[in-house]
Amino acid sequence: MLSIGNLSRRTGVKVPTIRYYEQMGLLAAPERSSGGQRRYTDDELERLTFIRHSRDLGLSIEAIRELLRLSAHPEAPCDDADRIAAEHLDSVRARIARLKRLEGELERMLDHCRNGTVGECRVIRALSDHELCAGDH
Amino acid sequence: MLSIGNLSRRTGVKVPTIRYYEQMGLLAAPERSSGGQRRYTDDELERLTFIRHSRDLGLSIEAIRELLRLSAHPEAPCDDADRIAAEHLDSVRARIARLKRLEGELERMLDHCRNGTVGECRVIRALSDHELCAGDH
DNA sequence: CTAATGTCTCTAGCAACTATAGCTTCAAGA
DNA sequence: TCTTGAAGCTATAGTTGCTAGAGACATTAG
Repeated sequence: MLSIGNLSRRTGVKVPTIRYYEQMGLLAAPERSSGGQRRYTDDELERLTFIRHSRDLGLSIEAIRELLRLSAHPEAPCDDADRIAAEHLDSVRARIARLKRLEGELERMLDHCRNGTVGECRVIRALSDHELCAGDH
Repeated sequence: MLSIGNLSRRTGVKVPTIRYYEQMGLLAAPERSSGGQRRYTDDELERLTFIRHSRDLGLSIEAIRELLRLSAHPEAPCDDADRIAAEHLDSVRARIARLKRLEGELERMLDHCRNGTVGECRVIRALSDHELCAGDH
């Protein structure tokens, strides 16, 4: 049986975050020691590893909740799990695309700045005046 | 003089958001009509446009606050403004890099899935088992 | 003048944690 | 066995950048 601190060290998830996941229903309320401290099994270690990894990939708590629900039924088809992952992939790609536009615009702003005064600064001007940007935001 | 609704339409910033910016100190408390409603000048329209554009580029409220402070001194050198933009550019690039790693891993997960059952699903397995990923997160 | 729309303040909610306070429990060494 | 310092407990509030709602008042078009 693992204390919450040991579980934290083994998974890389911070102690308050573990308690938060319990509150959010991603982890069931674990056993307690006679003094009332949480004690975890290896199953719970595995489950938290799954959660951690999913979070690292950027999945929402809600999506993870669903994936955990799905993985409780190993004989069911995995279409739903795939769909969740695929939707997330779409959103990751959309975010990349948006950030690349921003990257381009910031680069352009900085390139044009002659490092003079604020009054003639291209960075400041570009922020005030949308006409100066190529982007479509 | 613009009502808050007109200002909202002209800038694309929602009415509650304008009030929020006032609370956050990005916009000064504007004049009021005899009935107590906010009335904005064209200067304030311009300032809000600046804010809007900066937010679109992903700058934080804090960074915008500083840029606004800087732009009040047109004769000062613009190094600080450049630094803020450059730092932001760095963080945008870091986020892009991270998202690309995630994109790759999600793609790989989905590619390997044979669309069978949850029990043998590569997506679910990859989430449980870090060994299955190439990434370094 | 009236009805519809706009605006006001205040409060609470979102996601996903993180931090703090003030307490109790645990584990290891003397 | 006792002690002490680390670890754990609950509960609450703060973070960022808004968004939503309630209930009251202001403005404006017809």
